[in-house]
Amino acid sequence: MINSRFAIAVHLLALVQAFPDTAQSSAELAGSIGVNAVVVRQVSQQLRRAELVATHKGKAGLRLTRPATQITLLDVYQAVQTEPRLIGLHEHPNPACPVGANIQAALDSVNAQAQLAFETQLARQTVADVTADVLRRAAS
Amino acid sequence: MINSRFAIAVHLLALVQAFPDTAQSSAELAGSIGVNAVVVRQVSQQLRRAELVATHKGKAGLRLTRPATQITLLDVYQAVQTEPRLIGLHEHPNPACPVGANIQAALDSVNAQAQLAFETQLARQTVADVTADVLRRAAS
DNA sequence: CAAACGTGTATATAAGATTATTACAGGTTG
DNA sequence: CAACCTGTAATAATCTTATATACACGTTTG
Repeated sequence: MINSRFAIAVHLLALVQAFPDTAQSSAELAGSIGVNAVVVRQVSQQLRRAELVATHKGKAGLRLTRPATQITLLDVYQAVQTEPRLIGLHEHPNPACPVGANIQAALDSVNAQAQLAFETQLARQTVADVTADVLRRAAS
Repeated sequence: MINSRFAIAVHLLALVQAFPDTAQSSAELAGSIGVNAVVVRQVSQQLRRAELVATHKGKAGLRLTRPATQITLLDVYQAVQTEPRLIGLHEHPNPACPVGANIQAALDSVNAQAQLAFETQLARQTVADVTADVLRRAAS
């Protein structure tokens, strides 16, 4: 399972988009997300390094660097994901066995295809889509 | 990242298919896979419960219950996967916030779509494809 | 300028998941 | 029956993830 930082990042971006005129501090964001404020600041930094948001030291609030309709969930995923592969390998296959010597290369190919399908689907959805979905649910 | 049991299961099945006439004990399989024999027996059990292989208590060796061309990697994935979702959620969003109250439902939808794409791609490949790929690499 | 508040970041710690290892009851085989 | 095997529990070692504490330093406002 992919760790919760992706979910936290999406939640964070939805808050920023939903309340664009309110500078929300990490403590306030943490209150809605339900995690420690330090975690919010760490995720904010990952988003900033990916140039999805701008932050300013000492000042509360994040700003999207481009419209939410142009930030895909793949952008967010790649911003927070440290682990490059989706399917984990076992580490010590026996190189003296013809299967053991080549299974990792074969699994790499399997992973590349499955991961591409996964990421392509994420690229089809934007932060704006998620925010709209959340607000639609909130209204009904 | 998905844990290594899927990779171990695929390795195991490739060994069974590649050497169909040799009854391989869990210790021998463990030698090629590079993990403890108990892990091999645990994965074997998961594959048996999913009815992908037949085993017999006290007797070495696994047998595929159907041709490897009819065992997809999705079958294998679902046999060993205990965690049903691919994208993890954060656990305590604030229900008093309109975003916090609805983010999980929105992320569930995101997960369902991405996971479907991932699983559909796994369903397109079979154990036989992987074994053939491994043996092709071993020959060249 | 000083007090209050904020970010960015390191470090420590706790909690949880994963893997390895040991152990053993009981089936199988020659 | 002796040697080997599976199925399974239990424990321990290891890795990952999340939380908490702390603080240097930027910002704002009276």
